[in-house]
Amino acid sequence: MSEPDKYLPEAIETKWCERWAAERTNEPDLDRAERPFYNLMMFPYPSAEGLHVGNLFAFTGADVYGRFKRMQGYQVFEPIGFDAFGIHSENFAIKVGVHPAELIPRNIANFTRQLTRMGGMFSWRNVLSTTEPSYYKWTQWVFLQLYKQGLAYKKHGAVNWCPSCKTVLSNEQVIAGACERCGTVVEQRALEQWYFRITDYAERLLANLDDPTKMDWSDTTVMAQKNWLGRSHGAEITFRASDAASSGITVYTTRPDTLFGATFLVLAPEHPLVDALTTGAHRAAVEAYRAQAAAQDVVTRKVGDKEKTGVFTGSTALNPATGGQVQVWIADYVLMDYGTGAIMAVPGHDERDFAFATKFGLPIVRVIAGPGEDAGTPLDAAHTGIDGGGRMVNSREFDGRTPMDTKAAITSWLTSRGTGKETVQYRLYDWCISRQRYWGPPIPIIYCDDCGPVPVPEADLPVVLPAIDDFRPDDSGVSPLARHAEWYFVPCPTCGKQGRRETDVSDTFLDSAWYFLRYPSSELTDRPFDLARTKKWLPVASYIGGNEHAVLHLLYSRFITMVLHDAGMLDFEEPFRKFRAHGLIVKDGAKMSKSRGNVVVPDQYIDKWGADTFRTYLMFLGPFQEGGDFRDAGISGPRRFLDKVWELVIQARHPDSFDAEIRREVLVKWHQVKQRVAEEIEHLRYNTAIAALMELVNVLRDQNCAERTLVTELVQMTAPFAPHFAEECWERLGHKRTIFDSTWPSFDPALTIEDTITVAVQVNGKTRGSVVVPRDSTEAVVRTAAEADPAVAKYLAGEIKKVIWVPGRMLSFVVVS
RNA sequence: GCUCGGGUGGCGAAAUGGUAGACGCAGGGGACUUAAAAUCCCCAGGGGGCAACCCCGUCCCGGUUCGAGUCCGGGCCCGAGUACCA
Repeated sequence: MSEPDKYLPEAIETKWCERWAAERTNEPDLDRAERPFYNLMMFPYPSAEGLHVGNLFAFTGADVYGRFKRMQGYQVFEPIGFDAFGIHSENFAIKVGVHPAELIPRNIANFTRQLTRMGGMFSWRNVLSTTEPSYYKWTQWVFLQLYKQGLAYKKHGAVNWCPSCKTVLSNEQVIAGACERCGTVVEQRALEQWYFRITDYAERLLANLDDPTKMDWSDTTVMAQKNWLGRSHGAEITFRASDAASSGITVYTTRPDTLFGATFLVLAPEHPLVDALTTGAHRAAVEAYRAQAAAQDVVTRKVGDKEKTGVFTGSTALNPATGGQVQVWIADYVLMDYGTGAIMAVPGHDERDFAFATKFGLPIVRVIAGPGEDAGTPLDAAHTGIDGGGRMVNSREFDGRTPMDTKAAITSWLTSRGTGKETVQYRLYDWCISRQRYWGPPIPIIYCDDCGPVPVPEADLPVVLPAIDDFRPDDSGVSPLARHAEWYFVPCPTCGKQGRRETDVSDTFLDSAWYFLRYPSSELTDRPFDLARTKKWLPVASYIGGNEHAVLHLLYSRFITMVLHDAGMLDFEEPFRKFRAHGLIVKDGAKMSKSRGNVVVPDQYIDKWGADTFRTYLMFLGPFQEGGDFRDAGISGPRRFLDKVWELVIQARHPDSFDAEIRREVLVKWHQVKQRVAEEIEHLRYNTAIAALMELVNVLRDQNCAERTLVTELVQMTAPFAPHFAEECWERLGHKRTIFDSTWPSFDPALTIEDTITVAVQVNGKTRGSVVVPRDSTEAVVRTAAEADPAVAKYLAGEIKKVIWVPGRMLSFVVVS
């Protein structure tokens, strides 16, 4: 028996998924759209487990926004794709013994099913996967553009190496210095790696973050990027070596003010001057220390809070301020890839230097004295911080000045003497993009004995990743691709002699650093992105994603966009006009992951409650930008809400006379809710938007008011959250075209104002009552009413010293008894 | 350690410096039912009082204000990011 008036989520959702697909409802005309709105969300990595609740939360939140924008009259392009290359897929494939080329399509099919089922407004015509040759052809092309501009280069870089698995490991695969798979202690190996010169762009990447005409981003994300770029302001200072034969040692410091307290120098073990500085008696110890530092894995070397180690080189240098001799040491706490790879150690005012000096018995000099201290007060710990109210001591003519002043003064003093200069440093380092792995786009370079490295001509792209069965990494230190002679040997594009292909593949982050450029042009095979379409749709109007990508993905995308902009291919240099980070959905206080065994799969909930209820529930849980712990406890609430809306739709009727039938109170509530819901959705405060809709529904039911216009607009406002449901209601209300091409309900500001207002009355700051008065009542009217209220009057016994009137809200008496 | 969030009923959460707890879940009481489910109505921060009402209450301590969950200073706890960056 069928019940046509019953809300049956499953049937409705299936019906509308099919209809949207058949009628291409979600595919905007990319060439002719007049009010384009590019609504982007971070494309997923298609794992074998499928979408989890956290993914669904993120996608739903972005989808709600896209649907809302569409109803505001924009042509919304909401594409989706799959970030399917990379070490995750490869490792999983190795583990289960199935080739990634077989595994990934299977996972993508499952993801596609889930994404369709959740009711995302995805333009499936433009779907892409980074593993398709038609996509990575252009990833390789992007590499070549950087290469052409001299922004891609090769140098030796340290990688983690597992001597047991005989393979390169990513930093995430090294747990406490050991291989995550076999537990063997990981070593450092120097391999030739490809790098992108992102450091050239550090300044622009930083400056644009503060330019509201280019970027409107979540504060948390901006902050994370700034920290990552790590701009610091200081000076390079050259210490002359005591031995006239050797040249000076240049250090970088952010604290030139403490120069008088610099009692020794420390060089990174890899520093090129170490050889020249090492004297005979110390050579053996220095060599041993350097060897030991070189053997450490990349992760442990950089992890802080370690016992300090180091050795003396035997040389000394001259402190340019004091003229005194200072010893030159090497230690692994100084990193070659930051600053100049050498520091002046100021143990009195730097914790690390203090620990080092204490351990090795080096002198500690105080140069800043805080309140109640003087030049002779002993230091039992480093006194860091430049603006703690301290004054300079033991610093000759600078004594008595503030460290802040002194920093500038010493810098210019050094500059005038030619022994130093003001500099700016960034913590950012160049992006290592090569991977000695299989599952990625081959880097399009051919090595020729005569011509050197030659880029693959763009006409020859893509360099197809060959389908090989033995894709496991081996102990050679090079990619498995090197074992395939038929692929490896290739004629040199320049001279035609036999050359060899680059066997490294590129980093997954390169795949995702430009995908948003590809979406609008994804069906075009002869260009990476069409100029006209790019001009129409980009930069991205709204990008929503997780803050775990606040740094790498978002920074790399900005960098690639800037490079293409500089090459004259894009007319914007920031790809994402607006970025909002959604919150993280955790389970039992921890991020969902298979290893923790706390992954919540959405399918069971959709089976039981329907996608619309589940979407609404996820958005109602709490603030979208905060996330939270997933529980399914309250899911019946949103379902009951949809049931109530459904009932109103079934009962919807035409009034004889609109104003006569609907009481003023309902009308005001209705307009208030329309105003509020639009505002809340615009700011991604979905939980309160839904709460407002629930209030409206409750009022309509209490007043037994199923007026047709009103119910229709209510349905429209639920549409972003419960799209299938809303379509069905919309159709039942007699509409033919999709609800998402209808216009978002507008409100009348005049009708959001109530006839009467409730004014709180306080006496000496404590609320003692309230009065209900006409909307525009003056202070005098309210005061008279308040004084007549016995609940208030009894507190007004003394002298009324003052009355504070907050129009329309509150009246406060200040009484002295 | 540093940077950024956050601490409000039994629970998820609301609250331009102006009646704290909207909305929802769970709970209690009632209606309908042979019964249950579903649905509907009512109650619901804690304490006191027959009641009208009163007192206390947003992590802790202090401050600004007629008035502080909200602003300022100090502290505690939780979460995220980052990590020897000189």
